Amino acid sequence: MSDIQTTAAVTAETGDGTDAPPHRYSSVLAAEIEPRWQDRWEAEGTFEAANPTGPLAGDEAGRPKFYLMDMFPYPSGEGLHVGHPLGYIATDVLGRYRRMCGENVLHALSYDAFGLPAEQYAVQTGQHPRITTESNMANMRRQLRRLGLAHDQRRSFATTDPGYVRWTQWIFLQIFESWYDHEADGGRGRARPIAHLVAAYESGRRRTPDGRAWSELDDVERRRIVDSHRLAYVSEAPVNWCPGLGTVLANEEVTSEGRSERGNFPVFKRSMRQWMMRITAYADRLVDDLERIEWPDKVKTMQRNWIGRSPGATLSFPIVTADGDHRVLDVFTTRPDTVFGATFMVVAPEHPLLDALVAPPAWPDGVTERWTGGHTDPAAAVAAYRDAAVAKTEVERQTEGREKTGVFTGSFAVNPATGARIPVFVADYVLMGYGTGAIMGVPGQDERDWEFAERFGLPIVRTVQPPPGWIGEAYLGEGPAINSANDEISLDGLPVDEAKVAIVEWLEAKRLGEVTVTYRLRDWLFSRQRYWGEPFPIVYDEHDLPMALPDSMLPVELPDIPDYSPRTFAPDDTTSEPEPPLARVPEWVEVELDLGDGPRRYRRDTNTMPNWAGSCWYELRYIDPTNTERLVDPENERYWMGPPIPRATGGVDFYVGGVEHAVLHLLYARFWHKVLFDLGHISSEEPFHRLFNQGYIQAFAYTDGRGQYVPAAEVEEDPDRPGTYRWRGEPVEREYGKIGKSLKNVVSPDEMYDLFGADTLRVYEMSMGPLDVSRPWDTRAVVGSLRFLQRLWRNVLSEETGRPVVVDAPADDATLRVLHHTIDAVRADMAALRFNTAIARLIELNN
RNA sequence: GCGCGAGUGGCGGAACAGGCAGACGCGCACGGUUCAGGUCCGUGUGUCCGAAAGGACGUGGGGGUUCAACUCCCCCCUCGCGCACCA
Repeated sequence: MSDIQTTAAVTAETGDGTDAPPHRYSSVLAAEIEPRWQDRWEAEGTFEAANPTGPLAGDEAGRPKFYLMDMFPYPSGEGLHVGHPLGYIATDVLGRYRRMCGENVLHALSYDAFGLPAEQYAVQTGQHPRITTESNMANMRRQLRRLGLAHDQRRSFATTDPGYVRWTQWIFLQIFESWYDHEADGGRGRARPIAHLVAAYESGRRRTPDGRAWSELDDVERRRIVDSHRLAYVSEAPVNWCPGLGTVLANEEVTSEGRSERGNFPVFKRSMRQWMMRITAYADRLVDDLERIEWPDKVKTMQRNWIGRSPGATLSFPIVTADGDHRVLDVFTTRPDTVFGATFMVVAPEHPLLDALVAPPAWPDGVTERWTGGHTDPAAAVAAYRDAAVAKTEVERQTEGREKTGVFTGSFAVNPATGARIPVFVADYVLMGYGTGAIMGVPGQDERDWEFAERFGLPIVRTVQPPPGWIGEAYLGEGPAINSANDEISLDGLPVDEAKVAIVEWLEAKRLGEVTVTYRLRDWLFSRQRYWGEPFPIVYDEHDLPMALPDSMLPVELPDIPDYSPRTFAPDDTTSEPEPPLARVPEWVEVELDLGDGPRRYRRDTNTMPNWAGSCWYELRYIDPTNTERLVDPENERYWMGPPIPRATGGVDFYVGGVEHAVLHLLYARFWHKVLFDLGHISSEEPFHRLFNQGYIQAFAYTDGRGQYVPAAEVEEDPDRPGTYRWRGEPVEREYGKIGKSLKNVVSPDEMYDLFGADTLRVYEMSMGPLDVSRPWDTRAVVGSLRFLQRLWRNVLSEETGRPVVVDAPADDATLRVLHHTIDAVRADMAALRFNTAIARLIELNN
């Protein structure tokens, strides 16, 4: 008892044990029983899962398998609070149940240990991130061990382990050394080794961009061509620069308000040379395969929205520039059937053709002031509009509402269907980042275009017949085409679907249109200017072109440097250049290596990989955690990731985690998994076959009159005025939400172990409600679960002697009937993950 | 604005496929045990009327289907989440 300090203090205070029977179930008894069993499980390897082959091989691999996985934790300096283990307890309960049903269950837990918070914590404490990360992990391991999770300890790792980093870098190089062959697999496409591409160029099967023979190109020219096809590539492009964090970020890490997801700093678009991953090549498969996996509809919808696939057509509108050049203005539309109703065009302020369009020196006759914005000539009007638009941040463009603005460029285009001359405007409701950055304005069938047409007095022609009695404005629904005929083609009377096909065929024949698909998804920005991440296994030669390091040089380990803190800037500093910490170590950056043609000087890449890299493939490492020869043994991978019943994708059987990673980790991991599948390293097409989002445990927090948080544990409800709360006599305001140190409402599992024992905590968390629903934490209510375990204990053991009092089958028919009822109900509850009602059934049985 | 989800006692939640609403737990009340305390034991506990027996009402609001509705249908309200000028 003395080694559990808090217990001693608490029990002394509450008097537990002073006159209680000697063998009553209590926190003290739990503190004795629980570690004893945990030691035994560990010593006997009770929860070790058997692989079919390799060092972890065992006979149990002949059984049906069940691969169960949690989203792994980030080893934070604050340790765990009672909300963290909710999912881990649930998966543990499920895993134990499946094991009892005879299955070979793979369940382990690792640590996602690279990343910003660890680095920030290290900067705060002045200790190296490796040291703080290690000690944080040790603390979390201790907290989780006491929880009694049935994990295979041999399969636990951290993404920072050199043996893990080696494979993360290896996968990066696999992606770097690949290209996407869109022709493969019947047009679905597939990643192939880059050597196949080189061979295609060499043989002339594939033409070089400028048409010269491969043999005529010099080495650097060839490398540039090859590099432009890689799935991981360096490119100079507009990226999300976050001065407050001192690094660039992926689109997925920027909120819709244009701020960083972590830290909430402003983010600016700025052109920089960075590593990108060609996730867009997989857009179709990432969308289509959602139908083959069992995920919550909510998450599927979020991924579909993020990828944003729109089937449609690109149409070409002839224009004549002021120089007299005949050009075309391409637009993307999902409604080519409405082209007869296109009465104007709009280009984005950043559109490359805009300058060519504003050439007319003066406004055409009859142009109203509304169109000119009050400027004397088109050039001045457009310049003023563009400057204003560019100066606006994305936030401003949004918060300024939907009031349409724009000016006339002075130029006209020709509607390819009607032959009509239609004016071309510039307006910021058209975004350069989507489609072609230009649209045809069809007010009859588009609300935004309707609004614009009203504002600028443009003609409105309906080309779809609205239903009788339609009094609305733009009509977006189904209906027969009207007003849609010229000398060569008539769509009139056709439903939308058929009209689309007909008009695109007609335009295609005239080379003025083609079927296209547009996506919202952009390539994944993969480099960060941070210290605590995986270094890129890449060096640059004298041409500044990237070169892969050979396998024998992996892992590239982080150098120990005196100053690993990031160089951050004022949050609105848009001009400073990012400074990766690794660039401060010239002796590490400048290296002499023999990459096959003798020792030469190279320069290392000084970026590190984003935090997501480690979680992009950890589902594979659990399977074969010690393999140093290959990523994962194919036989083991087929066994664990393969389908227990025939199904297409394979993957982890059950994956549990919060919904917050719906378009981050879960999208990236699917992408890497598919690349590895394409390259033949694994047999499964998806990493996670079934996904379950658990809810969160939330808690009340209290603020005093000055808005400062006060310790929630010390707050009491006012007995005279229920619903109002006091802290040290002063009234405080209650709010409901997250658990966090800054909210002063953290309850740690350690406190619960001391007060009740880990099993009570487990029962309580599982009985609070359905797993997928968030619920408020209530320390006072935990005692109910302790009482249950106490009563159960008392039914089986004598509290006086500690000896069993029940030894065999139920005494009477009635009890037997209740027992079988309970078995049936609990079995059904377990299958449906209704742990709360399963516990209720067991309590009833015990009562 | 659009999409999805959810509204049941003082609180967390049950009710599987339309069939006794409120399982199970917290809290609360009373009683027991105890010098005392409650992380102990027992009984009770949806609301209202009633001493009780009993009665009336009751699953966000309004309507409908049905012998029967928390459950199905229509309209509305509130909350949460996601998306948001994506052509």
